[in-house]
Amino acid sequence: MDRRFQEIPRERVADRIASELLRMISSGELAPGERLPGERQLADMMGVSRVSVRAALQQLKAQGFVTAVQGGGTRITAAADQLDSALARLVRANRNNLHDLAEVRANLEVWAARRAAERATPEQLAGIERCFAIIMSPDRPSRAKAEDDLNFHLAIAKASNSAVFMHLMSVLGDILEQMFAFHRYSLYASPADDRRFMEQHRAIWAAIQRGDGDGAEEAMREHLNTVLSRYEEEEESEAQVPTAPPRPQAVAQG
Amino acid sequence: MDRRFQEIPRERVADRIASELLRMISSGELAPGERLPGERQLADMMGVSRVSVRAALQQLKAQGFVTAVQGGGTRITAAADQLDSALARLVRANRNNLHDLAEVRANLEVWAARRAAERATPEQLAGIERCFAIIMSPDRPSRAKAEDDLNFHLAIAKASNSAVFMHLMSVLGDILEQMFAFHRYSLYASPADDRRFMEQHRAIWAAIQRGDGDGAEEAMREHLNTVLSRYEEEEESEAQVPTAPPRPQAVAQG
DNA sequence: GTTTCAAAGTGGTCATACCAAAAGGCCAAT
DNA sequence: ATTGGCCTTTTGGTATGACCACTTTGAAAC
Repeated sequence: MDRRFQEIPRERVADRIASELLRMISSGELAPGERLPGERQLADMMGVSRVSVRAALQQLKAQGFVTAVQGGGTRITAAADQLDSALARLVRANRNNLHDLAEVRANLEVWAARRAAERATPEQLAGIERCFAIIMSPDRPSRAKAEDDLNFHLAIAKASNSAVFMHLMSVLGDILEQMFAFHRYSLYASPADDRRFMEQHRAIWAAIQRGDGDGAEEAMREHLNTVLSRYEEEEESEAQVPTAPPRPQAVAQG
Repeated sequence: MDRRFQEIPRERVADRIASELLRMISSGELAPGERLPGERQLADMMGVSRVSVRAALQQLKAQGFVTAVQGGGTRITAAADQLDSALARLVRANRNNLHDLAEVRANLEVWAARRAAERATPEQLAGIERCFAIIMSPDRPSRAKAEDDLNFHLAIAKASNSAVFMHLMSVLGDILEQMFAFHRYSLYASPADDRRFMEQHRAIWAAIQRGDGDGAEEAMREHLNTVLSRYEEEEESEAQVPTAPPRPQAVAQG
């Protein structure tokens, strides 16, 4: 036999099935939330054994594209959750570099503030203002402050008009807060910190409102430097991370 | 029968195995590159069937923690590549938002230029200078220009002293280049574009060399704006984006 | 119309066998 | 001692059939 040709290794069956299913999902042939055919039926359709179908589904499950429930069938995961789960895994796999992640996230947010100031639509500005009004109202329960704060930042991210960027920010922020117990410091923050944050938020919103990109960037940078320093305090007091790198640097200054 | 208790759904066997293996990997019990026991042996050790072991390995494979090769065994993926594969999947799942990704990547790179200007070590500066000398030498074959250019940008990213950030940049840039057929425009770029890029590179390096953060940021921003406009031209002319091939190679170490 | 509950359907696990490819040992040729 | 080819062993990949755990569903009972 002559095998000089066909140097490409034959594609594994399970991978072929996974690609086929993923193509259906991406092309919208299968809508999110929809239940796809049973494993036995799929195996019959594709002309392979159920083992291979299951192997393919294992991949898609692990990557967050589908969700299986014993006895209930396998459904397509919502599109937004796919990006989220991918990022969640990314962060889980690199939790030793938390500080780097926090720094990257802070940098992205600074950029978002500039873009929001320069290119936000009136509707998006109104959204930011709504969130701003909430965090400035004095009668909010302190346990809601963390969420209010996050919503304010998310509104700014939204005003950057980049879906990918917004998800990136949302998930990074979400996971970082979980890990650093962000809500804890937010709950027990001293009144001085509380006032400081309010001033910073006010400065950010003011700069965005008047379309001042430089000002928005600078205000956000200062705010996040404060937040980052809180992260570091939490990090030290938690003493959970074994390989905690002693990197006391904040975001670069403008 | 009374089932008031035990409301927690029993953990699936495959998930238990996957968690166990992942724990071994994360704790360093199994070193990267090391070959873990065969599936049959593993099944015997854990007291489950080979099918369950395979299901667990499917997960870990799909998430990029291990790499299996038929007949060769299953090995722990290098730590750096884990981040890469996670990001690659992230991008694959969102290829409809390519422009957003490109913009985010550009923003990160602008920030890296500032950090490099402000905080690079002498060794890192020397590395940037080496790459700069290469891209400025007139006798380089044009087919190597794309790689030289990438190395220059990577050297700057490295000088930002953030491992996560460097990987982020590297992978984003790598995938974007594949998708946009970056090398093509680079090969056939007009002499005018070529000169323009050289000037921009020179400006970036000059600013970094004199520690001018503002100047480095501005120079890199201008450069990437030019590159982004080329991306957009490619995007329009390409019409159809081919499937991204897998990335078999690792990234430069920091 | 509502509730009950058993059958059907679905994903999860098991055991066994065989296939395909790489690893490793062996031996002849150099 | 080294190299190259051959063959056995090992290891991952697929197939088949069966059974288990759970959910869905719809018909029967109220």
